[in-house]
Amino acid sequence: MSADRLPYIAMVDCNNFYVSCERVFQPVLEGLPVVVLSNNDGCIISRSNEAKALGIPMGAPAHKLQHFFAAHGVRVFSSNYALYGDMSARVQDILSRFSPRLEAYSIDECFLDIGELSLERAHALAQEMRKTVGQWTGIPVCVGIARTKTLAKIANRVAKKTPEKNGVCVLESPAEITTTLQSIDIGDVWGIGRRSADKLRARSVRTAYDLTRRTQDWVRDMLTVCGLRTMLELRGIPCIELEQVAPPAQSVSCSRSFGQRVTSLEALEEAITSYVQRAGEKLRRKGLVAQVVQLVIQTNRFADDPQYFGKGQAALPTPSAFTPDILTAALQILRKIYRPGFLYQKAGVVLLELCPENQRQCTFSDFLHNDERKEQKRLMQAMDAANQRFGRGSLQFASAGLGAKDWHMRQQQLSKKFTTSWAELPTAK
DNA sequence: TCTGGGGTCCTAGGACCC
DNA sequence: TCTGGGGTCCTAGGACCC
Repeated sequence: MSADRLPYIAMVDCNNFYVSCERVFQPVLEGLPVVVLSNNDGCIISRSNEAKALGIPMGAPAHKLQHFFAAHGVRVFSSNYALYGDMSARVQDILSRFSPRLEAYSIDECFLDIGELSLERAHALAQEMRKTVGQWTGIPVCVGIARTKTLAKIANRVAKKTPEKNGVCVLESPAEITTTLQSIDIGDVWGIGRRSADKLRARSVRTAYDLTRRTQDWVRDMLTVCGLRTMLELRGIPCIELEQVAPPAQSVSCSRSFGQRVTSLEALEEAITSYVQRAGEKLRRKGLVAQVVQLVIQTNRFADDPQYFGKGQAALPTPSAFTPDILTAALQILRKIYRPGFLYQKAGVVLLELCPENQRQCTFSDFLHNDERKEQKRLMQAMDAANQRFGRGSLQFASAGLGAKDWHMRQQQLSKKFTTSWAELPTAK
């Protein structure tokens, strides 16, 4: 197969995804500057074009921009992942009609292998994708097409930034690829982060094109094999495969910043209990059991207060997805790593050494406790079902505490659960 | 009042083994 | 002058992604 007979890879990316999701259900936001905040209403993670035009930077701490928001009529939303996840699934479902060879790369991006097509057909198909996703979901998308994933990412970027392209860019001819790569800053290449970009610039590699001019050995020495793959992909040689099936998870975690600083062991126990419950839910939903529990508690690194970063881990007696098992281990670790006198700002739990529940190694003790384990499973199923039906936290463990807590995250601008809760649907008049 | 959360992979270096 | 050397496993740290 010659290089120009490689299948086309399309990268479909939703524009300003979280903001677009909010707008679908509140069309009045169209044309206005809109931003969506991270968990805990911490920093800005999605901006409408109008918000970008006002110069609001990605990742900026929201609390420093309160006055700016008010002065410019910026609409502000807490992040609503139930809504975004649901919209994401709809977009993916539509795209899968265009090609079954699809990789859901992130909540707002898909790679598709669209096979061998003429240039004209590729353009037409991309426009068809935009139109269909737009009409069926209300989410605007851009499409970039090329022979490798890294080039498709760049094509997508060009599609998004060049209005004349009408949301679609196909990178095909060598001349066009060269001109485009010369215009792409090295730091904007997929796979080149800030550290690597600084290193490369210090050695006169300033654009994507500059990188392609270096030897493979040079790139490998500078950036390891990952960077080498990126460089080869820029040259049009596919090195990063389409992952149609998500590889099995290596870890499941839940961590949060607190609404206010926390000092007491009791408050940390409550927070950890609630995070373990959430991590357990995720684990069970994937049909996995965990063998190792890791815990982190930390102070606010931006503050002048004394700093502490506590971390510990423990193996479970037997691989488990039973929340009380995980909780026992987590609370033991917490008591070990807790130091009084610090203002804690964040805590998290990570579950590691995962394996599918039905492939768990059975010990003799498992055999003895088989009935007990079945009971535990039924209990968790009942609990997860109740929490799904009546809302997260409806049914929880007593050590999570009751009532409003300092550690609960702030979510002051949350939109309604338009797609996932009947109770929130507008009533017909 | 006050700066997200959830992931993955690679590498170097030490421990250990034969 | 010459101190064995190579494989494997584990871990911490770093880098990346959205």
